[in-house]
Amino acid sequence: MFHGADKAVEALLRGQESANLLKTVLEHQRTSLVSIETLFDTVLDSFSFALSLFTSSNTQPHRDSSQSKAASVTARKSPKKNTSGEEQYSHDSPTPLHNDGFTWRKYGQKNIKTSSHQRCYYRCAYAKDRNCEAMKRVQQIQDSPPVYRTTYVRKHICEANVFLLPNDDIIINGSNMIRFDKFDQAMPELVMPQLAPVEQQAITIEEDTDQIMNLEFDIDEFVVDDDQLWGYQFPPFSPGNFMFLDDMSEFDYNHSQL
DNA sequence: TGCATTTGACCCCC
DNA sequence: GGGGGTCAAATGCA
Repeated sequence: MFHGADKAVEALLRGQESANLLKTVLEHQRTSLVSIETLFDTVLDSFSFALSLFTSSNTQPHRDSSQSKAASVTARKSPKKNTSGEEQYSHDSPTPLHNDGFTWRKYGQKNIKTSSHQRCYYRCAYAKDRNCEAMKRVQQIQDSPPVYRTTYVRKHICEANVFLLPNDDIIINGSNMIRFDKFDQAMPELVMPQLAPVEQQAITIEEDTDQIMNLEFDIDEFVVDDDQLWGYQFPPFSPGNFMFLDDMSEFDYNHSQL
């Protein structure tokens, strides 16, 4: 098992969860505030992310290939404001990652010399309100099949401002960030109606896959906004604090030498 | 009318 | 000077 396999499994489990929900919605011909398209995207994103874990150097989460080659390249990728090697995390998927659990505001779009596709620039919608510096760039990097590269820059602190819980080891502007696994515990069941800790899910699925596949629940329990749901249930690369850059760097650098 | 997006101009680094 | 990133006024939309 390569390092990061547990992350891939978690992503796949979440994809399976979304697929099950999608199945229920379709079977019962019922409407939900969680749109079918959203569920579809989540399934695709889950699989894409899991695949990226398996395919990118076997041991590393997907990073910009040029970034992993040399430190000097990393510095060049952050030409402004931060020349101290600000880290980024890229994720390729067949569809743009719209439902990554955060609310973004587009602030720019540019033609890129080396690409026929435009690059879109987004920053956290709460950039001003909550002083959140998180940004992302989205660019189509391949035509057929279409591949979209989403590059996340800096960390979200907006969610931490909202959901900061007593005894949580969240350090704003520090290495630690929101831990979505703690969100699972903190969120009311209305928001997390059927989401068990990933470890439990894995055990349950191993023991009784049929039971999981035949799970039935009332779709009305999902009376939450898309943003709410996806923010809690499927943040980008949400297992634990996986998406956050300090942890990613640890993940990347420590194990690329193994 | 307020908010989000678009887009041209400007800034900064290489 | 070129290219990528950001700013901010203009525009669109609900």
